[in-house]
Amino acid sequence: MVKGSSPKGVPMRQRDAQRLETRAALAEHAIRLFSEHGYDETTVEEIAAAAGVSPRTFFLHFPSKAAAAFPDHAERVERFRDRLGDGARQRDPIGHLCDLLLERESESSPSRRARYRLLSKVPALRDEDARTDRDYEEAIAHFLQQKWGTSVEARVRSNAIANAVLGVLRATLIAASEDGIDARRTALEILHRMFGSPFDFPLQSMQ
Amino acid sequence: MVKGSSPKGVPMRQRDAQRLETRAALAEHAIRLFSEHGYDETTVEEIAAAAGVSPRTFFLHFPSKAAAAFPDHAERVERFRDRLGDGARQRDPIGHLCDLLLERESESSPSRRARYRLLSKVPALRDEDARTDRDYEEAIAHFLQQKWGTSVEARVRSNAIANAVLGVLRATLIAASEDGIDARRTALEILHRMFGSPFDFPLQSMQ
DNA sequence: CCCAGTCGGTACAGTGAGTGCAGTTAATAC
DNA sequence: GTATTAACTGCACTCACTGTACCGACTGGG
Repeated sequence: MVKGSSPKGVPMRQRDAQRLETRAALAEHAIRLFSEHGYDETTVEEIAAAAGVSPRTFFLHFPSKAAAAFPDHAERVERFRDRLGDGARQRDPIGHLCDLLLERESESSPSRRARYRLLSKVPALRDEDARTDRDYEEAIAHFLQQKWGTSVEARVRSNAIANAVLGVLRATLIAASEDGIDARRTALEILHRMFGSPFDFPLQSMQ
Repeated sequence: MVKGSSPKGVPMRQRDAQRLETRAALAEHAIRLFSEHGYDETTVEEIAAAAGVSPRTFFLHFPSKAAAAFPDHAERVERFRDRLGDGARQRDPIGHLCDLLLERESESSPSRRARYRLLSKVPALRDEDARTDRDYEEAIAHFLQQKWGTSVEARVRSNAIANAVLGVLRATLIAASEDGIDARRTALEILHRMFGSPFDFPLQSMQ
């Protein structure tokens, strides 16, 4: 990674670069140690030592031990929200949503595979995952309400779909073998049929 | 409570009665203290002292501080599962499901109101609530799969509905004012329409 | 009625996550 | 060059949770 500039070419201050580097190192070693020795067997002290910083510093970067396994959560949610918004004007919101979700699941950086393997067997990390899903849930519900309005009915339906979609993806994650992506794709297709155009809400019960 | 016998009239050993009493006292004081002083401000030591037992005993009854706010979870899930199974042969599974869920939400023992108020504002307890919901999710998915079979499609749909229903109820819980029950009733009616008979799955896309 | 085993609870010592606070050092702003 | 900011450190502390050895009261069988 080039230290002198951000991905967008804007010059990055040295302090910011330092901070990102430390954060990345902490996350990387955390996931590695969780994978190699197990989550419960790894202490924050060990993670900090591996990253070459003091234990106190760990908690300046992550609010909890578990959060270090999801270092890029904030950006991912923001990007997801943005891309959801980009498709706000199209006629098949559910299809758009499913496409984005599939894309999100497909990105496989080296460390993401390790994280998936961890998620399927460490309860504490599954809890953290469920917690992070709330942000996606909110984003999805908000997106659908832009389409459908804020009546009680629209809100319930938006919420139901957001929970259904994320819940199904979480379930396929837990049962994840290496065909995880395929399983997720077919699951999303089923969900699309289930909630999608032939069943699109305002056409059926309003207007 | 009569100490010499269980609700079913079967004589109860003194030790068992003692255990239940301690457990109930711990849960009661936990919820009270959480309500009066706040969750974070209450220590396990204080709860144990209020219940007249040692701190170590608390953890012989509950696996975590948060779990003390859901003392009857296991029985409730079991009863829910049983009653779901009782209606296994009827034609409107979603209606049956919604009825049971509404019933579950309606039971209001004195301490349940206090718990609801807590749930709506203490993140740690909402997390615990979400965790307990997994048992219901499993029960619902299992119930629907008995109706619909275990094809991929059936499993995805079952899972989707389980997550949708519980997610919506959780959302109305967070926003809970005193009209909580009404909000939940209308939400369940909407969900029933959304997933229910006109849309009952095997009729539409299989057979 | 007694003896052995069981079980609810206690005492104590320990681990480890997470926090508050008072520094230190180096980059940055002016 | 000086003042400020911000990443990081060190330390002391709280508190959730665990392992272990133990006590004393109930319980079930002879």
